[in-house]
Amino acid sequence: MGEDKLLERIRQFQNGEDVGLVLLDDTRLIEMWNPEKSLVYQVGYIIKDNPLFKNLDNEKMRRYLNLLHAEIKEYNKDEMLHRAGEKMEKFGLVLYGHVQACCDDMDGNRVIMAEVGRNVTFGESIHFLRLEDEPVYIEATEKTKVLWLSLYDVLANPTDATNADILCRFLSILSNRTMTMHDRIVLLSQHSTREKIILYFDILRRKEKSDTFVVPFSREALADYLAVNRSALSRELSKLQEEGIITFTKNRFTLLRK
Amino acid sequence: MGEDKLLERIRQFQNGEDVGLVLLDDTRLIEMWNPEKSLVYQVGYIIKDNPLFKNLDNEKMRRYLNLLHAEIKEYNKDEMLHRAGEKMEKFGLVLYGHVQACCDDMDGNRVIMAEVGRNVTFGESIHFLRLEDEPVYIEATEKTKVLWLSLYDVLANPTDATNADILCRFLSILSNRTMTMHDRIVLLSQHSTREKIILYFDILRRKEKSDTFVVPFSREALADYLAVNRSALSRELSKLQEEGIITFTKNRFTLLRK
DNA sequence: CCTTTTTCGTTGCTTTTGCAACATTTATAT
DNA sequence: ATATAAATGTTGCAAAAGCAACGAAAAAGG
Repeated sequence: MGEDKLLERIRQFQNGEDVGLVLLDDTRLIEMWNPEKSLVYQVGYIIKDNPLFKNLDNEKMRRYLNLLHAEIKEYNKDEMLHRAGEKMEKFGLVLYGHVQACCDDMDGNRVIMAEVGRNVTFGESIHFLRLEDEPVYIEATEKTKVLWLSLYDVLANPTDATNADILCRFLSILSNRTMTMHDRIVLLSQHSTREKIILYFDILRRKEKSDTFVVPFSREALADYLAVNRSALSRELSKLQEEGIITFTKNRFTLLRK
Repeated sequence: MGEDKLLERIRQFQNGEDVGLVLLDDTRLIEMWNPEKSLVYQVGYIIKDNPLFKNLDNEKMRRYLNLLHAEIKEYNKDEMLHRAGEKMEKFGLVLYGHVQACCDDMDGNRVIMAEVGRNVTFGESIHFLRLEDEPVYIEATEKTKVLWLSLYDVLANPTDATNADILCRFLSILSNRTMTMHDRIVLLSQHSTREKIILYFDILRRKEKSDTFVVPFSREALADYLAVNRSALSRELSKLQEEGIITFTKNRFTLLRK
């Protein structure tokens, strides 16, 4: 395979297309996926930026993925990754696509616990605590590929140097998770629909480092995420646009001023 | 010291009174607090039930507290334990009393991130991640005693058997923390004041395993916690009482039916 | 014990939100 | 391409929540 085609594939992969790729070093592919091999090393390029795998050479990456019983699965839009009440044998890392972790409250309303995009993990706590009967279910909101990882072997022997390192990385993931949940609590603590919208857009702006960003929700899902009525959300978005505070077409929004 | 007086002291201590106590085994004191000793082993009885110290004999408890640089401080009502923007050199564990972790949002409204009672930790993530410039501040809402612990030495040598054990325990704390934050998100996702009240009371009922429970907030703080207007909260509480769904005097509430 | 301050409940009024129904646009399937 | 379904925007009306002001009750301070 020529150098050009190789780089083209990397580009495609970065754009979220599934090109059946494999462990990479910083600039190029070093190994193609071989379906004969039982272990799946498809996705080194992306996860090199994940706190769980940061600053690992390829040899170590291999070892880590082995220890974590890495396994890749692909899901279609609206497909369930995990059902309420089931045990989470592994936790997930989104390679491309988006998933939502939801649960239904007492009145049957859907609560979106988390919206998970590329290179972000989910289900760590439920996996770690080996919880069953949790009301959380997880579904793909578009075509999605997930790297599934198990911590159980690592936990069984935590004094091993590699395992200890993995645990520290996992700890760091969990700590960061509580920080994003903090943000979510502040968001939901806003009293008006308008304040929730503005704060959420501000979070997206900081995340994307741009005044223009794509909201990863349908209007209905966004309403659920902000815990407001869908039509009230639509009304407020229209008002905000009238007042020249935001503009949007489809899910691409721009924050003009605050 | 006689057996009876000993047990009386244990009872007092369990009731939240500060009687200058110390490392205990399951049924009795085994060592009184000696202010001459530099290390503070005042509180074995309570923290024996904390996931961080569960199932440790006294010798191990000593070692763990040493490794974590345990230190005890006492605070009066309304005293600040930690100011926004400061580094958290240690994370805390409430021995008795209550603290609140708060931050102010864009509009200057106070958001209560967490309400922390006896034998519950706080500030783990900010401590672990060594974050500075976090907007969270922590204050005591009554007379409170806190055990401060540092993870830094433990993290410096994670392959040591004891340290690895501590890390796993810490991991378990963090995992459980994300679960309680889940509950908080579901709570804040309720659309009406009434739904928020009922769900919160239901959470307290399950926690206390009793239809009667004490709400650890003033009315104003409870309104902040539920992200509703204070007078709207008062109005709704009165309505719920009229309708025979709850009764209350001061902060002691009873859930009569749902 | 009395005074001062804070907390809590109440109420009228205004604004916001929820709800439901419908129109319009966009996406999906055949 | 066309039909069908789904998502989104719009609007009137009813319900709920926010706001502000006030008085009663409770707590704090001397």
